[in-house]
Amino acid sequence: MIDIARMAGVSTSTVSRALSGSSLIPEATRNRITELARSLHYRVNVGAANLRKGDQQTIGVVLLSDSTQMISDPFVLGILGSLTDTVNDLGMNLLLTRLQENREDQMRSMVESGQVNGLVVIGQLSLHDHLNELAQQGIPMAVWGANLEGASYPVVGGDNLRGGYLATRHLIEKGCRRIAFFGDTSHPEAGLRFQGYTQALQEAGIEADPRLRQHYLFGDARIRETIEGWLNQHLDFDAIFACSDVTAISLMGALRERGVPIPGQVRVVGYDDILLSMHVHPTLTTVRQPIEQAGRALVALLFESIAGAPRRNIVLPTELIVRDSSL
Amino acid sequence: MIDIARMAGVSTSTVSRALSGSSLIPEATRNRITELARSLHYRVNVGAANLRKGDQQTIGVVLLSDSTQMISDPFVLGILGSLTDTVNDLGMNLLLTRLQENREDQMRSMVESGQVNGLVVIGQLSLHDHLNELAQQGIPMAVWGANLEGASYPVVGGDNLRGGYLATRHLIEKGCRRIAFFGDTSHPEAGLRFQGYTQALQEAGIEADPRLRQHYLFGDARIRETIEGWLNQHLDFDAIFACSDVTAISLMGALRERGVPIPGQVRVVGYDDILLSMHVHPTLTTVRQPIEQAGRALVALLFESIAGAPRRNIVLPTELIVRDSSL
DNA sequence: ATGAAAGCGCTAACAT
DNA sequence: ATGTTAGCGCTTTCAT
Repeated sequence: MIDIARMAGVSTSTVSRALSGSSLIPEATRNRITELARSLHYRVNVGAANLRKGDQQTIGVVLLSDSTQMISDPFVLGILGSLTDTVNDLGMNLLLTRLQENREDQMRSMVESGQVNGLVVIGQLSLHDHLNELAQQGIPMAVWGANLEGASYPVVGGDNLRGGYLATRHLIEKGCRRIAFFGDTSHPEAGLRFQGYTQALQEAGIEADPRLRQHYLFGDARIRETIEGWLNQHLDFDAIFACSDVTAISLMGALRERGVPIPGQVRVVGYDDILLSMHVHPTLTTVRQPIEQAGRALVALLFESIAGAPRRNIVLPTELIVRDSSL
Repeated sequence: MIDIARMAGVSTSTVSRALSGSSLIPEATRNRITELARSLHYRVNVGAANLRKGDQQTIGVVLLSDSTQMISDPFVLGILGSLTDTVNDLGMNLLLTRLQENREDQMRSMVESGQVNGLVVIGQLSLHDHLNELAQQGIPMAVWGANLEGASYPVVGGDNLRGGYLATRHLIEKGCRRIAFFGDTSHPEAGLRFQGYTQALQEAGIEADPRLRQHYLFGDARIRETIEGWLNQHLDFDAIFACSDVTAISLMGALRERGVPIPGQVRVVGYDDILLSMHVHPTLTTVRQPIEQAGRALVALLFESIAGAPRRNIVLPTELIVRDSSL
């Protein structure tokens, strides 16, 4: 910048003002300086400017994934894309991290070291308590996940309870009585979907069979074995509600391999509405979450958190997309 | 830091040294200071430190995706995950951006403004020339994509030519003669896969039927129509090689819907080996790319580029995974 | 409308 | 082994 100033025959103050578009500098000078800067491929050093301004213009995104698996769920990528666009549109930057095992302090560190203005955390896993602690200590953040009781951090999430309820009620309406549930209920979102499932069954006066609950972990490779075990035990079921489309599609594959007609003998409903859901055969009935809104909502809550506004949650509406797998 | 110094009764230099683990400071003092810092939740301001050191310790990742679609391809997320881990393991940060339309200068800007030490670019699209220009002007970078003739930027990519060749040869060995190709050949990687396809056909003395080439765009929703058009025209084909698993799975869905037996009447091979490929029915034969290595390779080449080492490429080996869809 | 000067928080000579 | 000092590149009072 000092070079530009010399070449333009002005002080660095003037250059700084011109480059940031201050109206104090007449347009003529401003243009001359801007032009000079461009011709020299000069850009203001963002780090230095931020240091001076005491603002990083950066938000940290922390991926809490139980394994490499989860990050490969198309759904996570959807949220990430929506976040990236939102943040970029605001002219801010996005620092991406995957939380390492037992390194929870990384999150606090990113904020306290002034790297980021706040955090967007994707997923909760078992870190609910830790997140609460961070929030109480004033770390600005917004979390994608389930609306848990007693959370003191702002949450954005789909309406998981309703999603589970809609899916299950739909299956009941189709005449299913023995509806299996596939989902890792230690995962808060899946837990709520399970509650919705239970609620729909109760409402219809159907007694839930605990043997039809499968604590399947996302991405687990043993779907096939499980289904075969069920069939071999003559554990009969006429429908499956799975907590992710990836799981649902895998289940359909396993069932078809065994020659079980879908939806003829077993109806299937998934969750997420990933791209492939409408392309597999049979096309998959599923619960859609509004991903595009997720990024904006998370950033909005994060800003409120940074501004010290009172905490609130955003529940994004959830929609049942009926396709062939449950007809 | 000045507070810590005062409280510890030493100068800021000592605190700085202690906190960065300098061996100049005796362990006793070092521990005392570290402890004090922790108790106060103090962290070194990374921005200020970087400004002083003249090094950002940050790499920029630029996603070049033709649409929202592409970023939802599980494969991209895989690379991103592998990159994140690699960068984090090195104690560096990762700044994520999605390149906006007509904002190619963003890339240069990230480096020239000192935000990042260099760029990892995912995808090439039609930006080959622009990337060349950047590289020639000394912007440090590494690109995931196809090994194009005359690239002056370092490239990491799968062996697309061989991948296309392996897939096609496999189908030929299974007795297929009329093998369709699905892929957007304006996309450099798909272009190479198409070359491999052509090469395998030639080698087997099979004449390629141009009507069997489908310039399908990743994520396009009209797969079903296309397939139906083919079947209705009695455009006969006994195999399909698709440039992504998402496409291949969609195609299988469309074919099954029409009652076409796979692999009985039509054999199918995909590309990427996404998680679902081994779970759909029939399980999908595909070409696997070693994603885990991608992140490390990209970062390695980027470092070489930063160090001013001569440009080189890394071609990651490609492997045919034979499953039921082509038996 | 512009410049001089201070200082954001830190590190690294240099000095002792 | 520790302190003093300068300065990374910028923005912003304050003064003119």
